[in-house]
Amino acid sequence: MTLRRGPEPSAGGVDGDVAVARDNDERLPKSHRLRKRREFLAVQNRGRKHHAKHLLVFTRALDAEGDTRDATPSDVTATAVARRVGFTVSSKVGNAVVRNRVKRRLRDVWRRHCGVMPSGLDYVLVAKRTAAEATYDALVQDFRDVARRVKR
RNA sequence: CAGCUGCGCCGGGUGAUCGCCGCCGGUGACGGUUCGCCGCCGCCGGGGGAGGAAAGUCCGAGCUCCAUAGGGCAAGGGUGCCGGGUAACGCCCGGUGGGGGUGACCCCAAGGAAAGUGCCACAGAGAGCAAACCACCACGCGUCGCGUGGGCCCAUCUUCGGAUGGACCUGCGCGGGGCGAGGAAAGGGUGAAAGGGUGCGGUAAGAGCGCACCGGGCGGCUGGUAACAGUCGUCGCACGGUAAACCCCACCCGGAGCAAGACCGAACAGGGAUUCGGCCGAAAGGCCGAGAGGCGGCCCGCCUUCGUUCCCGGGUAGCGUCGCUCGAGCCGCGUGGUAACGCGCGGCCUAGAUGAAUGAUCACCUCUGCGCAGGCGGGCAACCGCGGCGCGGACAGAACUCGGCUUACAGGCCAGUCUGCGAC
RNA sequence: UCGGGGAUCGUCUAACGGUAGGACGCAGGAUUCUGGUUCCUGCUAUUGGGGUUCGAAUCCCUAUCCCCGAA
Repeated sequence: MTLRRGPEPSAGGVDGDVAVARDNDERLPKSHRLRKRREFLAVQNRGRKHHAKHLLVFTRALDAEGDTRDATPSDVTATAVARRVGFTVSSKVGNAVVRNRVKRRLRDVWRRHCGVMPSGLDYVLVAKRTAAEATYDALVQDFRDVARRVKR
């Protein structure tokens, strides 16, 4: 089953040492996601912005945010988490069916390929209007392009 | 066979890998504990996880809070043939009337215009107690022409009786045109609409003026629960359209909405009440009345306050909790009803998220459309059957829950009926 | 998710149920050596589909799109 998943080993050739080394776990529980509007706004307003063909990626370092959230004591596990992510697909992209599909694909892309992104950051992935027509492979390619830019 | 109509139904399937959200069972660490357990973070196993429209938010309800929701009046809004169904409805079923279609069948916001008001542009004579342009008709007064009779005068001829011709006056008839005062509402013309329709009689010409049939009003009878239909009598016909114009009549409607609302609640910081009189009491205080305040129109009415160091909380954060899915529920059988639907019995539990799960990536199969290649079999051929490759297959995502309506939709299944053609 | 409001030339806006008007703009012409100004002429619209009415931008139903408000 692992040898059937084609794109993964080939991606490892590019920058797979980070991916394979850290994440063989492809799960995405709630503690690894952004859940509050305030968290989204913090990343989008004070973070850095990276463009791709179908995507817009905001990033923000976790410790920069630590001072605002150290009041909540329940985040012992959250600080241990390497990276958290949130997805934004607005009504410009399409109707509810299209938005949901785009969000699911993005979530799947993140699950399988989030190893290419540096850890210790919060991410917000915003879908552009063209993401509605993009195939899964195109989104993967886009994601890798952005990751290369984020690392710099 | 083709086309139409139409009661209903379905909305791809199987498998692999990796995931997401609840639920149930087991189990490990940590924290709390009233030692029952609870909270939190994990692990293992089991089982569940979008629609016919989940959509638009156009109606009707449940549920929750407000307390003007109790009564009356007013305002505003809605509905509008009749009967039934339903928790209710503007929905559904059956019927009536009207319209369309050869037909099966389809469509209709379908009460009232003799309660009142408004409007009916332009055109047209006239548009609302009707009107008189053209054309028609008899009458009166002029006028012109033709025909005809009488009177008188003149001329010519004369057998002296008269004859012929002309001018003037006058009577009658016919015809043309003018003016006046009328008749008539039939024809022309205008308009969306002109005060019943067709025919015959009648008349100066016409007209329900009279008659027959059709239409209409009123009344009775019959059938029907009713809308209404049929029929008889009567009235010559009065009553134009528009109420998705105001309006009248009948019936219905309190407002907001799960972001309703309830609970827990760190931190922070406070906020409100202060009228008069009477009675009881030693006092604290209690009661009554007025007043004041509140009451998203008004009245009746309802509620609050009436005290002095006491009373009351308000309200935000929260990976908060509940509301939150057992309900006018679904399935099957029987039964009543033309039907919508009702009743009885049995069985079942079937998503509950909250930056928001119910998927992502593939493989194979089924059905089908298009394109390519032109393979195999049958046939003289047109063509038929089987098969290969590629591309494509909709509208659309629960957000408190139901009942409807409306709109979107690839493809497919189908009871019945009708029309046309062919064969028997 | 819920509740309101709206849609008229390319743009901004008028219009009792009775010929859709104005301004800016655009095109053409005149004036000017050229351009601008000015003047004249013209083009261009009732969101789609039904219904009521003799007649609909207006009244009613329905769909589409846009805007606003409610933690």
